[in-house]
Amino acid sequence: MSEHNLGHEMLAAMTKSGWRITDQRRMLAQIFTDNAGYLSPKDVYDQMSMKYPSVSFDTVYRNLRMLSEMGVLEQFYFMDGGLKFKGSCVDHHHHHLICVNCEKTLTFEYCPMEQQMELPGRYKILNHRFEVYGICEECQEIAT
Amino acid sequence: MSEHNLGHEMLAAMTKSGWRITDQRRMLAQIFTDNAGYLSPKDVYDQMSMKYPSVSFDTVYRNLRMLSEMGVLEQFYFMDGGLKFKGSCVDHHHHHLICVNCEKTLTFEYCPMEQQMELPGRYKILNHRFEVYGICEECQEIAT
DNA sequence: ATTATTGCAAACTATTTGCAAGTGA
DNA sequence: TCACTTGCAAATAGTTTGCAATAAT
Repeated sequence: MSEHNLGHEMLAAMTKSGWRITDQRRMLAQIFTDNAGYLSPKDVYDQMSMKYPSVSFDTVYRNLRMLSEMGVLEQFYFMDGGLKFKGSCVDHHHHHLICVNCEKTLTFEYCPMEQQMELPGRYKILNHRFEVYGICEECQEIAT
Repeated sequence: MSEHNLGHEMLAAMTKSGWRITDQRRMLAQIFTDNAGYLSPKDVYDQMSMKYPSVSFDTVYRNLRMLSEMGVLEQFYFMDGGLKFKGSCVDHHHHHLICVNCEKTLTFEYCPMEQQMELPGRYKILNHRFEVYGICEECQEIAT
C-alpha cells in the first residue's frame, strides 16, 4: 500500500533529518497518509485534537512548517489566501485540478512548461505554478 | 497615454458604480496608474501617506477590496501568501512572468488552457492559474 | 441636506515566539 | 542524561468592523 509508505516515508525523513519521533509527529504522518487532499492548519489541529486533546496549535504549525521545509509536505496558498498542506509526491512533477467547492484535488501530468513558449524579458526561470479550478462531479450533482 | 486612461477608467468605474470620488480614491487611481506591478496594501498605504499623512490602513483596505470586487484591480496571493494588487488588464487574457526578487511582472500571451489537454475527473472547469517565476535581467546582474 | 466615506480604536484571525516542563534517543 | 519537543501564554502581523466626525453629491 502506497498509503502506508507515505507515513513511513515521512517518519523516515524526520529521523534522517535528526528529528525525534513524537506521538504528535507520528499522528501528523498518519493524517497526511489518510488524507490525499489539502488540509489547513486548523483541519490538522482538529484531527489531532481528537486523539490528543491537549495538542496545541503552535505545535501543529511548527511541525507543518518543518515538514514542508523538508519537502515532505507541499505548502499551498489557495486563491483566497488560505494556507493548506498536503503530502507531496516527490516522485514526479504534476499539476492539480482542484474543486473550488470541496477542494478535492486530482493530479494530471500535462505541464505547460514542456511547450516551447516564448517568454519575454530574459528572466532566469526558476519555477512555475499551474492549477485548474472547477467543480468536481459530486459537487455538481449536489448543486443541481 | 494609456497610463492616463487607466486612472480615468478607474475613476469612471467608481462613479458608474455609484461611489464618490474622494481625494484618497483619486490618489489610489494615480498610484496604480504609475505602478505597473503588484503592490501590497502596505505599499499602497506608504505611498498614500506621503501625500495624506492622516490616511488610515482600513481606508486603503476598504478601497482596495472595493476596486478588486469591481474588477478594476486584480487581487493576487503570492507564493508566500502575501496579498498584492495591481491594475487589471480587462481587455485580454494573459499570464504573468514574475521576478521572485523584485516582483517586476511581465505579461505573456501563451495560455496552457488553449491546448487540448486531458483532465481527469469530469470537473466543470471554471478558471485557472498559471504563473512563471524567475529572476529578471536586472536582478540577475545585481546578484552577480 | 443627505448619505457615503473617512479615521480612529478596537476586534479579530492567523501565525509566531519565549520559556518552563515534559519526553525521546 | 541531555538535547529536542511540547504546551501555555503572550506577542505579532494582517485584515476587518463599529462608530462618530467629515466630506461628496
